[in-house]
Amino acid sequence: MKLLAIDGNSILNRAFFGIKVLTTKDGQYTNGIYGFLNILHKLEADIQPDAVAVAFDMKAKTFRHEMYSEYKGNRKGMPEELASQMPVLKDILASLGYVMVSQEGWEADDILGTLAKAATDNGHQCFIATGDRDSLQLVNDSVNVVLATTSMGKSRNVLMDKEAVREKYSLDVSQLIDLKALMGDTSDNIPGVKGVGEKTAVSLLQKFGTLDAIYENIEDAFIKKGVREKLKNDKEMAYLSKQLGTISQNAPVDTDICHYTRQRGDMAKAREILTGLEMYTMADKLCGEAQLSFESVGEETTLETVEITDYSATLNPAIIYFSGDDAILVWDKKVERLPLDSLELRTYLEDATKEKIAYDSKALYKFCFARGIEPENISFCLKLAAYIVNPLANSYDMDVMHMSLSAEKAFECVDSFAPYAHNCYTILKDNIEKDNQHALLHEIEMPLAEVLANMEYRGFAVDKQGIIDFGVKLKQQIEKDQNLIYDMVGEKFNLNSPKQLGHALFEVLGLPAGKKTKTGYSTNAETLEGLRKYHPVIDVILNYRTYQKLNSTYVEGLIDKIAPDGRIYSTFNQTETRTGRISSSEPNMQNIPVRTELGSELRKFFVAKEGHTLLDADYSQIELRILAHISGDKVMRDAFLNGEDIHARTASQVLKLPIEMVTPQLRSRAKAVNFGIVYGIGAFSLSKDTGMTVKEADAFIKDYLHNFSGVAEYMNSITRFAKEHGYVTTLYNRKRILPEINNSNKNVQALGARMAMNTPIQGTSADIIKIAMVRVYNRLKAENMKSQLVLQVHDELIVEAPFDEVEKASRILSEEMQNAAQLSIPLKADVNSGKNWYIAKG
DNA sequence: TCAATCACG
DNA sequence: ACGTACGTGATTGAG
Repeated sequence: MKLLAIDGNSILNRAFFGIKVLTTKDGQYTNGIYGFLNILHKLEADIQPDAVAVAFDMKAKTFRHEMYSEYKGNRKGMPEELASQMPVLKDILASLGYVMVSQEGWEADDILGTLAKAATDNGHQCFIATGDRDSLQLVNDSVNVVLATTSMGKSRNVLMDKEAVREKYSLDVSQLIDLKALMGDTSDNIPGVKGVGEKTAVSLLQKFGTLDAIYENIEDAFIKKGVREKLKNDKEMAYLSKQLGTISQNAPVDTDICHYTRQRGDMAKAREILTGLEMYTMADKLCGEAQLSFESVGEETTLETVEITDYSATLNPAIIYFSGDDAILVWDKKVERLPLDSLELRTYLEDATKEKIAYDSKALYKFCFARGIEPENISFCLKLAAYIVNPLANSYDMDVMHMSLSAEKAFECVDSFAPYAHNCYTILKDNIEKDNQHALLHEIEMPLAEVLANMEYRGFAVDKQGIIDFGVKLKQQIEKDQNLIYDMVGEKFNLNSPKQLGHALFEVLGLPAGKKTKTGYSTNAETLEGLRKYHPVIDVILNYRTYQKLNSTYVEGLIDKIAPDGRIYSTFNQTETRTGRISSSEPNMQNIPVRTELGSELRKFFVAKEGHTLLDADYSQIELRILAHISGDKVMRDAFLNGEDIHARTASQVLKLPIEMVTPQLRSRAKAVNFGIVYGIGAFSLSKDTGMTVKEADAFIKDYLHNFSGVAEYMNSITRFAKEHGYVTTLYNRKRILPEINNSNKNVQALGARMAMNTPIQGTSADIIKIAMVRVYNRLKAENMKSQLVLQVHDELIVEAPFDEVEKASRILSEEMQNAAQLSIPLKADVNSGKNWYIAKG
């Protein structure tokens, strides 16, 4: 039999806070009751239980662990608006024939725990409905938790079984109590170990398994010094928290599941109360002849399988959504879950006659690569479409996405997955067509998703031992500098703390402080640079910083990310940046050091695999070329058409000097100005960058804009456009809305203007290299080559090529990059090669 | 979780 | 008088 056990207090609470204020005309609050009954109704429809128990806390509350009750003592009281609904709700439930259970001295979750245990022991199935994640500790093979969550004002029920818990927390159910013992829970006044959060707690439990085991191995090197101290300090707290966090399973309540089957009740009375609360449709739904909960059971139903009213046109393609361990095919009327390794899923994906809509096409491709599946007819990607429609969104999760899209379109929000997906599809498709972004989606982003998936799948080979050895050298240097600094300052402190360093420099040594940051002294490299002449320790600190950064981020950070096969598998995020660039994370492969000699050493450890060579192709001045194209500035265009050194030419033009007279210093100033122009220049920052005075910088900029009048005109007109329309676009119709541009704050407005100037340039550059990537990928594939794209760094592509393909692949890279776009000036790309990235970079 | 710092284009 | 160039991600310490 199936028992549905409901945490009445928790669900009422969720319902109350999840639904906007709702009252009858004479002011009686009803939102909690309304929400509760809705959730109850939906739960019964989904689960089809044989019995339902609704547990409530007793009014006079005492606590499980009397002597420690101060920890639970200041729990937020129930607001009067909610408390007044409680007795009415109980009346309704009783009239409807539900059996309620509560027990003096026991909380609702203890009662649930007891019922769950009894159900397990007697071979029944139990579904616990609550909004409290605590109850997840009760999950086992026969106990599931249905979590009522409220996100963005809408309620959703999520079924949590053992696997779902494991996926969510990366821990086994049996470890959840220990997790809480470590990290605590402020809402429940469980202290936990001070300073230990979820991350630390999870990693400790993954390593050692249990709280006991952690303390048994407290001296293990895995535990960092700071954490070890915290653990030792709060050992008692941890065990106390464990006690507090454990749900009892021995409350003195009726555990005979048969006693919780729905009773006859008094439907007339229920109807009367509901009508009094002005819930007419609810009354029809709950008190009608149809008695859902008594209908036959046994049919396999899942929570996600829902009948929907007709929110969108009937669709042939299903939307494919990956969730942990299965793929969900969302059809127009129902949801079908296919195990990831099922033959049905493979067959479906490879069937070219079946059109498919992906929720996340990159994930889909990656999944397929790993299994040798060749997916056909992927016609749309919700995530990419949503990103194109609005690259500013913080999340492209289905529910959030649906929320913001349907708000615009005045769609009714509904409480299940299938209509979400289809509403999103309809709206997104419409938006994309309306804004002429069809090609951007279908010819750039979607094909790119396959390329990125392939790059993620291939990874980048590294020389692990080389990195380790490099790290040893760094650590020696770090140790040496550290001691030197302590000697010179005269005391020891944490060098990695800007606060402590500031204290040492400006109070112990009394160096002249330029007070800077919100929290205290600034100690960044620029500030320290200015202090070099006052004290020899500054140079050592700067060195220390360099080594420390190199070691922590690029040696230790990277070593952690090397897979057993000796490759690094980064993630390329396609919906992250506001300009259309991709980003790279875990690890970030787009910020590997190159600007300093020492840092660039690291690139020697990024290698081609056996029998292969790395090809590195980068665009030359792509952003300035795009600027020249978009602005139509004649001087700049001619410079590129004549193949001149653009920075030297800029200096020569602005300073009215023959190009031969341009010194390296003048050229470098001009280069900084060119960068500044692309960013939306300011005299202050330019002066900082070049060492000019603000006045000189200002004059330089004025001269520049005078000489490059086309650029000046472009900057004016794009800012005007942004102010008028509220957005800017790239050459390929990528759109960025600029809420800042008409902000009442002048500084924010200025920021908006700079974004308006920069985004079309940076964004068009991103578009173009994406096109190049797709073309390179397709050519390598079409010509049956083994060469693979492995990395993109904004204006640079890296290919791992077998020796015998080097020439051909180089040619393909160069051709496809230069021909990716036809601008009024040619694009230029240089290709170099070598056994590692250091050499291949040229 | 935020701020500071610093790595890249 | 005030703040001060565009776009990212990782690590560290501190509240």
